[in-house]
Amino acid sequence: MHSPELLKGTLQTIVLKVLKDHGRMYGYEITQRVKELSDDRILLTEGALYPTLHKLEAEGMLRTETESIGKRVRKYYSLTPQGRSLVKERVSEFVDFIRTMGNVLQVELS
Amino acid sequence: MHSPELLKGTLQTIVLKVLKDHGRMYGYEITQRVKELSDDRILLTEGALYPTLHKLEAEGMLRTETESIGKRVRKYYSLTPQGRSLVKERVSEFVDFIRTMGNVLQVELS
DNA sequence: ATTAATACATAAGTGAATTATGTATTAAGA
DNA sequence: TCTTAATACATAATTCACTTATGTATTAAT
Repeated sequence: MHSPELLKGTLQTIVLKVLKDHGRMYGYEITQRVKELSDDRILLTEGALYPTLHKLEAEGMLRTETESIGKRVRKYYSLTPQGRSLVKERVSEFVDFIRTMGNVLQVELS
Repeated sequence: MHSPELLKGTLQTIVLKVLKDHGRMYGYEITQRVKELSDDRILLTEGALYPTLHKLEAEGMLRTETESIGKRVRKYYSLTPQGRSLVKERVSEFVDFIRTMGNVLQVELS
């Protein structure tokens, strides 16, 4: 894990982009996918993830379908058209931020 | 300005690295340098900067010399040897974070 | 003269996160 | 078979790095 401070403000971006790349996913699946993609460096906590999903849904960025797997319930999330726009915005915002930080810190990224 | 959320957790890194690259600087000068390097995208607020400088000084990462310019007082900060180690750590931590985010978001940084 | 820029400092408030807690099902291991 | 770990959701309490607001004072610009 990195200093978790750096992660602040990136949660929505991560969730949205992973949903865009992978399609329909449920909450727990998102945490696992991010853990995998980040090589165990980013571990999303439930206390942050679920409220974020609820918020994005309330804002019309995500829609949900509930599915029953045996007796267990899963809530699948997917992007709405609005959500699709938001991903682009958030990702390019992040890339721009990184570019700026590269200038300020005088480091080569990648 | 970017979404200021992304900036969270980067303040110490920015201050330390700018001090490393430019040497001895005073607070206001740091804000101006960062503003310049970031092409007006990162505007450090005093309410964040000064407490951070005080904290880093208290931890032995920075030392200060006070200088009088006319009737005005400037507090110059510079890195201690400990501070010099911390810069390296913070910057490589940041670079590592960016690399991870690149993987998660599937974007090319640079 | 008045305003903007320079230069410091600190207290109050915010908000996105962590931590803690709760419920429940399913799989694994002793 | 019993217990623990993993799966799967949810929300309340707390934290803490930041923003906003406020304060003092000097110097430059209009």
